[in-house]
Amino acid sequence: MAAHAAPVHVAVSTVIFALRPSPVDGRMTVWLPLVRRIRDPFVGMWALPGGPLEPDEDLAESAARTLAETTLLTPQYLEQLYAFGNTDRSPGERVVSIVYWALVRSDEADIAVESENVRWFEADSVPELAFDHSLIVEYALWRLRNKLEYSHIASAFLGDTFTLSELREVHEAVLQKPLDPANFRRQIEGSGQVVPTEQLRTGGRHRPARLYRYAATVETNGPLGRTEGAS
Amino acid sequence: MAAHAAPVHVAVSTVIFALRPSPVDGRMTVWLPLVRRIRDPFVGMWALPGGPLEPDEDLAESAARTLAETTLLTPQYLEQLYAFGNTDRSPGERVVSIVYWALVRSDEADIAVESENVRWFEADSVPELAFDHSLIVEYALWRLRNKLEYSHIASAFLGDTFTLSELREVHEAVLQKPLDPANFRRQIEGSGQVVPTEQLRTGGRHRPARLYRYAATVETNGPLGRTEGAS
DNA sequence: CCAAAAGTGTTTCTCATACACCCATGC
DNA sequence: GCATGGGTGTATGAGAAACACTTTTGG
Repeated sequence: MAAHAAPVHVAVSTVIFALRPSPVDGRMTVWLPLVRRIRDPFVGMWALPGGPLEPDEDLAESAARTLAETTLLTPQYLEQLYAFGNTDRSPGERVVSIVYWALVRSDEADIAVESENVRWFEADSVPELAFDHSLIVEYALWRLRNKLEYSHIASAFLGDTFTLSELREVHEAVLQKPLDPANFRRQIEGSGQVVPTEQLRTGGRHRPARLYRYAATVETNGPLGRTEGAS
Repeated sequence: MAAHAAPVHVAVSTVIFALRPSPVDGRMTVWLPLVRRIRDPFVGMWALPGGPLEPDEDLAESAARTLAETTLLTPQYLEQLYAFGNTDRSPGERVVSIVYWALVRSDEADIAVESENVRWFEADSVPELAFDHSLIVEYALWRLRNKLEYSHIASAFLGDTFTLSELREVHEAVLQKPLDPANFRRQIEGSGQVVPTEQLRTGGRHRPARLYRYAATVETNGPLGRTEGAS
């Protein structure tokens, strides 16, 4: 209706998850990169990577762009999390943030740069964040753990082929509890989410493990179809 | 960064669901109200109720407001569906739409007004809609059917107390398939979602049925907590 | 009494869990 | 050989589905 400057700004932020070994016991845990704010409000505090939505880019494009800018990575999985738009969530201005969550491969995440203003944190011990970003991270973690149990996103943390042990390790890291190897195998094989290849992975001081790869992607978001990810 | 007029507009739309008897066979089916567009683009076509986000209202508030404006009802259940923001979804301007979905009580929906520019449609036979609203309705229906199976939103279609037959009728209407009364009873009673009252509903030419009411609301959206609804 | 829906009991099947056990490799 | 993880077999129990059966009302 009003033709003058709209007072509502649109931003896109992304919660980026990767698995990395914990510094304490070496077991794999969930990590995410945060950026330090260099402007008010909340200058100096850690926050989710993101920025204003450009007029000529789609929402998911914007999420992938800021993801690449902060980590130099491309996501294996990218899905919209939620739109946060309460009037009081940013002091002094009205910002609606469309938040995405992404999974990146663990081997690539090792290459990801850190700097004075970009640092990876263990998901269980993120500091108090700017805006409502602490709540957002908590919600994204909840979604990740939830979706892992009825979807096949775990493979997004791994390479093209992987052993069932590696896949199980992903589940254990995300869910933070040990899983029975025998039952896990049956569950996964029975679900048809992965298919065995001809190759084996040798090198451990034990019997070689068969390598698997993703089956054709299964629709999991209904009419919205497949969410973006590696082609 | 730029201080001049932001070219990205924010709107809030709502998919409103109610159950009404089908005109063909009288069985309950899912319905939703649509409004006729009185402006370009897509003038004359049917679209979801909604409008621009006001600077001083929260997202859910905006959804509830447009819901009240078009149907004169208050939602029993209101939850964010998705944010749609592709660059090409509205010709000539850039609009990001935060879409909510709502459930209203069937007895109240009967009172809801219709007019030249507001009409209720059966969910299975909505016409081609303006913008990407056809896709949005399809997705909202998918979410409704999905969520019905692991949540207790069905009671939002009913009054404060209801019989298990009425609750089953809701499930059957939404899922479009008959359910075994005996097993349905056990499932619902075992879930703890409802509690029996002392009252019975008489009047049918058969044994009176016990009335139930909602149990204390269970968290189903994780850290985001309870979604808005009747207090 | 009969029709119809309320409500209970029981059988069967599927699937998750727990755990015993064999297989194949490095050292 | 022996330690280690890969992989198979199997008993048990919980819960879903199918369906027979009893109960209580209106007519």
